Amino acid sequence: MLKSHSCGELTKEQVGREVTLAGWVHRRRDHGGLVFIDLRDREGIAQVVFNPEISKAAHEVADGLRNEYVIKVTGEVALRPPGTENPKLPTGEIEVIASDIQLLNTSKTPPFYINEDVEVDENLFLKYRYLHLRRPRMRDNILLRHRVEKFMRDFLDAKGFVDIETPILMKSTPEGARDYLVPSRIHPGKFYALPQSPQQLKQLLMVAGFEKYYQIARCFRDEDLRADRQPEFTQLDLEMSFVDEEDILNLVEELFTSLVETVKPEMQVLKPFPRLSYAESMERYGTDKPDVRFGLEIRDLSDIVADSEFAVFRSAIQGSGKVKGICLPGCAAYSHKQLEELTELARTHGAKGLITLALPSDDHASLEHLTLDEVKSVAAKYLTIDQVKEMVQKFEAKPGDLVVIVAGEPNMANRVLDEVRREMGRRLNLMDPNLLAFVFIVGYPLLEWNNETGLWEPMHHPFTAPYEEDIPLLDKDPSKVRARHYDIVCNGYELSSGSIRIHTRQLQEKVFHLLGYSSKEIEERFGHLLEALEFGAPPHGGIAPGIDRVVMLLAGAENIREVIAFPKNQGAVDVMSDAPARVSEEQLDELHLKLKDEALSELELKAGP
RNA sequence: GGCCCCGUGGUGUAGCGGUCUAACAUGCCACCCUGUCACGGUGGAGAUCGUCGGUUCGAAUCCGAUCGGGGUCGCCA
Repeated sequence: MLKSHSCGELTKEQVGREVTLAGWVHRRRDHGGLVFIDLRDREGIAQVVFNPEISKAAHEVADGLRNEYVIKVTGEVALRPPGTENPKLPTGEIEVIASDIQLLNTSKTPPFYINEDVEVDENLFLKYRYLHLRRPRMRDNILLRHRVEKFMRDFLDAKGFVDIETPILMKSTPEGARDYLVPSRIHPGKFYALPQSPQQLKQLLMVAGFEKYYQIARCFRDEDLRADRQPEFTQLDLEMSFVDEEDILNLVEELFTSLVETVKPEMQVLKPFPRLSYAESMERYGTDKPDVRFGLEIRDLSDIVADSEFAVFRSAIQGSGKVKGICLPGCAAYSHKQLEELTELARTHGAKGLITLALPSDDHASLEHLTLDEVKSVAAKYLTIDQVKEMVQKFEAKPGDLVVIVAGEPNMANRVLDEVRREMGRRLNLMDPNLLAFVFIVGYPLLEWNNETGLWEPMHHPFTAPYEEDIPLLDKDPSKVRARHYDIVCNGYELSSGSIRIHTRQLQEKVFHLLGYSSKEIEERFGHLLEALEFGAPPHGGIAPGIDRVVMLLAGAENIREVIAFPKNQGAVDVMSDAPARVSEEQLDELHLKLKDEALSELELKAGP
């Protein structure tokens, strides 16, 4: 090693000892006579002092140092002179008095600050990702990710799980997300697909008798990107035999709580994880991935205003819609502009408008004696005082609150109120950044009716087992069949999905048929799985937490690109290497591929003049 | 594909019809400085305002198109 210690590990312990450090020049403070260098390596920062009276030669070299130069320094660790300690730096009590320095490499001036946390155009970050990763915050994110994955491996190993790799080149199983495809050279016209998840393989590993499997698995989905979605992402994939829902839920609850206690002890977790049914989550939060760190819960007001004179409410309800709302504490004084902003937010998510009721904020006014002219709302003249009072009661509203109401199609109303709720959670500072509010969502329906295709679709995937007692309903009323499925949600993010799987051929085939597959299709796509189920497949189930999102939440990051070493931008482009890129004619030939004219002209267009 | 936001020296911002021959901070270069830690001081270089077109006597500024980026809806079994 070129170094005896790392910069960050130095403490008073080493005072008097000669050490050799190596790292990057984080900052230079040149006092003419004295030169201070903040030397940075992976573990932290240490101050190195160059004094011409100690070493003239070293001081001269230090004079020419610039940010990000790579140096090796030898010197004695010394206590800083009294009064010059730096409490902001973990190593701030000591410094290294340089007696020798070696310049290992120079550096061009970086295109952005490494030693300051200033936001920069993200494409620039991505182009010079290796420099972005040098920033202490990014470095910490990646180190945190390492600790998270290490913890998961250790935890599951201790529980008897076996780490088994599954192939990246596999068979395309249509439905679900779009596959990334890999053309075969050896088999003209045939393609491998990259796994969207190792779903079928982990089930086959249960058939194989491994009983407890896990893998930190890369998954690929060719869909549009989002702040929490990348074309390739990582799951902690796990599967167990001879279990029911409780076994899996207890396992992951313990996994997550001890994970947070170990790698991020300053964050709090709700214990035990609350459980919400899908229906309840939709009812109270308007979404199946609620942020339960704060209230502002949605209430259904349809009953209260069913006979209302107000056309907006009445027509919504008559058209099998709903009237739902939330109560915003202390927001009655919102300005016209602020209300307009909320209305605009509602409109962009499909609402025709937003009805607001501002309750009087006079401290002495009790809402029991509320009168209609005290309520500021365009709807006030169409409502009775009793209706308003019922609403107040339903929300447990206080003087000065603002009730926000959406009327219309139930899914739209839920979606809009979910948006408004989260936006107001942010504005009212109700989201505790140090709280991880994990919640289990259970009781999903097994199937959803797709109006466009006229087919039943699996709510999650076709391998999810129905409740035993609901199996007869598969023939009578598929919409009523409940799935043995569970989601884990945290702070508004879906972290994982899992289920108890179907483990008999008979039931699996029945579900496939219900989904509209022909026997031929079933055989082609799932023949190997169905056959496996005939060879003594044990009851089994599993779950697959998304590691990128877990680390993002633990890191307090806004998007998963912050916790992935080399992510792609929203156009799925690797800006650093410029992938995807053209390949040579020869490569295409070998793969028996020919580009379509439209692809070629697109390439011409982008190549530009 | 739809909608919203953004594009001005290396970086981050200001400027939003004429006084912009584009400002500020930081970075960069040179010199000075022996206790700084976002060191300090003096001086200097550096942008035809994403691109194209239009309106106008005059455009960084207004309009249109286009490209690029971010967010989001669709999509993500």
